[in-house]
Amino acid sequence: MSKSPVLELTPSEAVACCSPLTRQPLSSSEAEQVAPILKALADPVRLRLLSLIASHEGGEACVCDLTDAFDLSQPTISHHLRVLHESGLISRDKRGVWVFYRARTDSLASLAALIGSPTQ
Amino acid sequence: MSKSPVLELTPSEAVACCSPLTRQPLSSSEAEQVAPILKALADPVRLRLLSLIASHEGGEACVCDLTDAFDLSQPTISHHLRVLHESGLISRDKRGVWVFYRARTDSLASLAALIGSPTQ
DNA sequence: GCCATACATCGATATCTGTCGATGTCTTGC
DNA sequence: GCAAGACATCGACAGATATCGATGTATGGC
Repeated sequence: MSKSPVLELTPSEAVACCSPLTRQPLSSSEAEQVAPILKALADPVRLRLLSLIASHEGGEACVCDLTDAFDLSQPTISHHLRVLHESGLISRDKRGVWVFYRARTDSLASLAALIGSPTQ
Repeated sequence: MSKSPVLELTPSEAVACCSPLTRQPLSSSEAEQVAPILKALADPVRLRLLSLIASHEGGEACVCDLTDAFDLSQPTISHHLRVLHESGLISRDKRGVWVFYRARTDSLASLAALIGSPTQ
């Protein structure tokens, strides 16, 4: 009972439902949906990873491109990428021996819209 | 050496310096500045607190307005408000026996701008 | 001055999380 | 098929954090 056949929605896709933070009180369940995504972002290593991936040539980067930028072990980088991926902030694409990650700008935009309501 | 006489900047005010995540790689020190602010937001209770405060009548709320909305002790609510305040996401204003908190929409806007670069 | 009320701080504790080395899995080239 | 390389998973452990009850501090009313 790990994989349900119904609509698969990453956490950050589900965020698009919520109206901006400052508009009306976030419900308890909405807050529990949003918090894990922010938690995924709320780490200096993951922030840099996401930024590196997004600003990398072609908008994507393989793990080997990323590990060099940090003084951290490969499993640790892999762990952080997993957290970002599970929260829906980056997408995975395995091509041959390499795995390419890409920032999901739609998710980031939804998150931004939720936090900083446009002049309201 | 706890309080310096120079310009006092809350963490979230300092964020305004950084260019959007996806624009160029975040530096290590920038990431270490931003992460704590996101970490302050990345909790379901604090998300609801901030949302409650921001959408409350007059844009502000006292602690007594907030504690009732949660099944948590008063010290716990006080702790979360402290975290939000220290990260610069809400402001404090003591009036008589009450302490009023207000969402700092400028900080939220900066954070949003950093995460979701406007169509770029 | 004293008491009630609103809020903050403290100390303790259980849980979560970032990190590592070791190991597993999969793909490619020979 | 086998060895090498790219990446993921596992188990362990140290440090961070959410929560509580108890207690401290400040304000206002009597």
